[in-house]
Amino acid sequence: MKKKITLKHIARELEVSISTVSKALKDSAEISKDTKEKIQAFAKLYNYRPNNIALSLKNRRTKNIGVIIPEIVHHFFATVIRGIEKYANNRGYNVIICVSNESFDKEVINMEMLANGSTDGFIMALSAETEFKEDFNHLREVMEQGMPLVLFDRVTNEIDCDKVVIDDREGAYSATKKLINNGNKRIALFTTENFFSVSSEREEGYKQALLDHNYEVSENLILKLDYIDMDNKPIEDFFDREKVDAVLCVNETFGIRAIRVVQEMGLKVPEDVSLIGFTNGFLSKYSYPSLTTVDQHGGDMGEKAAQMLIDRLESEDENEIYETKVLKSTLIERESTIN
Amino acid sequence: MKKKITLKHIARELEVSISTVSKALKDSAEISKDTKEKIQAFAKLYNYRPNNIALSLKNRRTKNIGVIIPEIVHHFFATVIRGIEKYANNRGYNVIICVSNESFDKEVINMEMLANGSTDGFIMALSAETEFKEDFNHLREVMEQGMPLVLFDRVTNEIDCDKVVIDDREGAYSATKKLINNGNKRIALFTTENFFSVSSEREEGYKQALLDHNYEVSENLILKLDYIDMDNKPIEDFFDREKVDAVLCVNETFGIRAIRVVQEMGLKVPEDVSLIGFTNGFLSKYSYPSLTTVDQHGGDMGEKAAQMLIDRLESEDENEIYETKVLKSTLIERESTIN
DNA sequence: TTGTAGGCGTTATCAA
DNA sequence: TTGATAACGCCTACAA
Repeated sequence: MKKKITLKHIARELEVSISTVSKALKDSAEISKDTKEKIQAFAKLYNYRPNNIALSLKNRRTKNIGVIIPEIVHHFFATVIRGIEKYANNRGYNVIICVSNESFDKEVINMEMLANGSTDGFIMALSAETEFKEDFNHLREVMEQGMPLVLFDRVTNEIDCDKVVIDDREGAYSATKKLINNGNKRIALFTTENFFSVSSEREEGYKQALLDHNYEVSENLILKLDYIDMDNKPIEDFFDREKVDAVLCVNETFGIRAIRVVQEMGLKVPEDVSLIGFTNGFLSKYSYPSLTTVDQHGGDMGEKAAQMLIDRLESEDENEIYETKVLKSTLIERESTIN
Repeated sequence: MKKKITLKHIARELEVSISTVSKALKDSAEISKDTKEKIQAFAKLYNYRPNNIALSLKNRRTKNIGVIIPEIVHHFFATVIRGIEKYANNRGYNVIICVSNESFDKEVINMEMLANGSTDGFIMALSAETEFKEDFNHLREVMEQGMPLVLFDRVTNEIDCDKVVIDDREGAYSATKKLINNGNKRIALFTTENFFSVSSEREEGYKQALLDHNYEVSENLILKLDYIDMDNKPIEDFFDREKVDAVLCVNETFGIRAIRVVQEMGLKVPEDVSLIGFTNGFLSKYSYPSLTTVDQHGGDMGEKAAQMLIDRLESEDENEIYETKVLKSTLIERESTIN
């Protein structure tokens, strides 16, 4: 196997010095035309490429962006990554993706690994366990080492850094209002444990909409589901217990599972029960009936996060004023609600 | 902002030499207990971590695995990555993921970028465009530079390297046989353009099953759908044109879209039309009715690919005999077929 | 016009 | 027991 060729090889082969080669390949005016041509031809022939590692060591920058997401099998995060890629590639940055798998330990390990010279900065959404433990020391350490951090979607007030979120509260508010306007009387909320920042925001929006329209807010109508466990029993029990004609779900899978349970009980969506979810993914689009959802615009979120990070990386002055960008969400109406 | 601390800082601070620090932190026997304790305590206090970049430069290895996938919003690829992560992390490797977005150019750029010192080897599935163009020079170059490559799922015979695939032909064969045994008479195939290696394999299996059971193979029953375009018109036209009672689809979305179209025509799944897809993802599980699918065991595939790559990275002798591992697929029976 | 030297952070070898 | 030095690949200020 051919080994990678370096400046040194070229220099030895052509009997010039390494710096001559280096300069020639940069088309420096210092080097004579003859020498340059000779060196450039040779380099091309042997397919010379500068070693990124050496450059990183020298320049103290990698031109890599580290992205840590809780879960890869998830439409929303996938679209965010797409947005990041799109923007970052344009500005000459490479995107390195790692998955925390909702685990605090894995998140810390990934971060330390990437922070040790693999990336210039981070874009991340917190893992479930991190939000639960409220332990953010790994984020602080990274920032103290001078690596900028942009949090998206799953954020925390404990850390002062750039953030991109959607108006979760407003999204839930509009969705609930839509159900109210459709004439639904008893509107439930299917959510996760509220250590998820997004879930508690959405719960607020749901409650506020009910209050503003003189609906009663009842904890009995709020069902907290496990984010890992896929068992539908709690949902079935809920529908047995509570007579509701609409449900707002804080994510896509809850919505789809609710559709399923409703149908299995012999009821119809949306005639008997209207449903709205969050995250406008394939599931929502291709379920039957298709699911009305709050679109979180993952792509835009990714682009914005990448922009904030790169701007900070490339700005001269270390300004300590951080920004939180709030993107608008959009209600995508489909078959699971009455039009 | 605190800068990252290096051996040099510690050495200067403690008035010892850099090499003493280096050795002390490795708990070398050469260094006195006193000095070691002092240095280790100091390093811990300032949270010293060796710089990976420098290590990579020195060791000529990064302990990173580059993974290039065509598409991130895709359940199958996501599960493969999970498998790779799981195995690789166990063996001390970091996983770097890049997305080609089905584009040849992006695949080449990603590869060159990662090959320039960011990774020790590659695991990848070819982009649609690469399979179409049949241009594999970037793969050859990387291999010539001594970086091992493991292809999975979307592979090519043009490149001699380790590969992991499922028995696509056998999977399609079994699925078709299932439909035949259920008494279906006119069985269609919804596939992509056949430059996709997996699609043509699956088509072979479908045809073989028909032949083996004295069914007629008709090109009229084979519908080729665009892999990007989500328009259902061709599917509707097909059902208008051809009277079929079963369809084998080469992926999950085709299956789901087919369910949708069938239902919109007022027909029932599986009573009027039975359906089987490939890829056992959320869509299959949560569609209504749920979709019978051929499970490709993405997780196992990822683990196997990672194992093959790391074994090759760590083996002393450069053996040039490459292996193609074929994993068994499994038919997951759900509601879209008669049981 | 070309070459030398030093440095980025680390480790291994050898000298003190 | 500790330290100096060279090397990994690259770049650049400066010397020749």
